[in-house]
Amino acid sequence: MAKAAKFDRQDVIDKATNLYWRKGFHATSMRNLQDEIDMRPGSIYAAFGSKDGLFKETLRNYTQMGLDELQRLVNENESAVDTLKVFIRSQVVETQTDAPNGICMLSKTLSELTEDNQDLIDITNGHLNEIGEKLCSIIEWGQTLNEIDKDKDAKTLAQHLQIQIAGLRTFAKMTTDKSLLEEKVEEIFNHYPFS
Amino acid sequence: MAKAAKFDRQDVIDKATNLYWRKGFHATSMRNLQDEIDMRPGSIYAAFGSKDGLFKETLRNYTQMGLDELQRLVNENESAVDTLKVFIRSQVVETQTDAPNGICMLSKTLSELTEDNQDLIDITNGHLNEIGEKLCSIIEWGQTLNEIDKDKDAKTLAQHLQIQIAGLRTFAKMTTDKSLLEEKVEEIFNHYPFS
DNA sequence: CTATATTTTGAGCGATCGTTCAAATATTTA
DNA sequence: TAAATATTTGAACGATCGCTCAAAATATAG
Repeated sequence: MAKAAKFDRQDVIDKATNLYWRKGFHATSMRNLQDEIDMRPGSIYAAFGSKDGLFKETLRNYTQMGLDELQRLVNENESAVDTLKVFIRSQVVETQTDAPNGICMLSKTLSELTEDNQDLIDITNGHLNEIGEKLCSIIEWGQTLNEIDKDKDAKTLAQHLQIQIAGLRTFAKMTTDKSLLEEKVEEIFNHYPFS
Repeated sequence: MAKAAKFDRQDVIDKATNLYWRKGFHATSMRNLQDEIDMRPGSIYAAFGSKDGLFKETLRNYTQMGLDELQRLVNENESAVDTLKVFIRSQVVETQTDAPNGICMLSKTLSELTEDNQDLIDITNGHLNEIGEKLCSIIEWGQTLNEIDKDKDAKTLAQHLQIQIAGLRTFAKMTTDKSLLEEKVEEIFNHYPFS
């Protein structure tokens, strides 16, 4: 036995997630990260291997936060549509001001990176698909509750939601009007393909 | 009188636009630009002032291309809805593979930048609003043609379109299925708020 | 306390960043 | 052709990039 690492790994990953989410992969330097997580380069590289390696951990962390929030909302709500509505409101309206970045970290990453980092793109797409599958399962739950038309394809509806979320989070960069965003979230479920 | 500049300014801006659009502001280095546009640093700085200055010119160029394409489609079509549909299809489906980047350069810029470049953010938002106003005018044209419900607010409909475009272009990074994208573009106009 | 095992530190590597500017080159006018 | 007025060139600046590694610090086992 010998010395155990002093730093709190989850705390470090959380802080790195917030910085990467806010500034993006390229604009975040290792020195920025050193300051943010209060570790010296040697420790960071011993723990995470590289800038890419740490980024991959933050992508996973970010995705897990979303999946966990979805599961929490499923547990707390008796309505699938309410669950989805609350989730989308938090993703679109609350993150506009209360998160490191209004844009989804995964969308932002897909938008930023090129084939020079194909591995990161592939990982990011995998994570977006995971979230899509979770949304899909909630939609299927709504179908069993008769809140959502059983004739509709759940996967297609989940795609629709992810498109609306991405569109609205981009739109949230163009306006400061939160009530307008609220309205547009509400409208998703008041019209086709949900009503 | 004296020596006139040899380079074709519009050609240089076009090439710079493509590179910035593909790689983003931060990941595009001045040396990348030097190679792409075949100019030496001194000439670039004499002509454009700085990396930011050249980027601003490319943002304007990109926006003007969009506005010009919209006007061209207006001239060529007798239907406002067809005009919008063709435009959105080109923005969502064709750019997925045939453009430097599937994501709108303006959305990508808003997604990438932080308050460290607030001036670029403001300019980008201004340009997105210009495009929104152009879409709005086409929607109003469609209302006079009785293609679009006159009771609907044209500006709100234009916002809806920009949200759908942003959402679909993000979704286009998650799938390679062009016919799926085509479907989803078509659906925009087959349902609320357009039908 | 000593020996062992592991982590932490931070100076510094070579590469690249955005940018500058004196010198070289090219074009026009007289 | 000579003088005047531009543009073009590219070496090089200081700063920062991602990253390495020998040395110092620290915790545990015996």
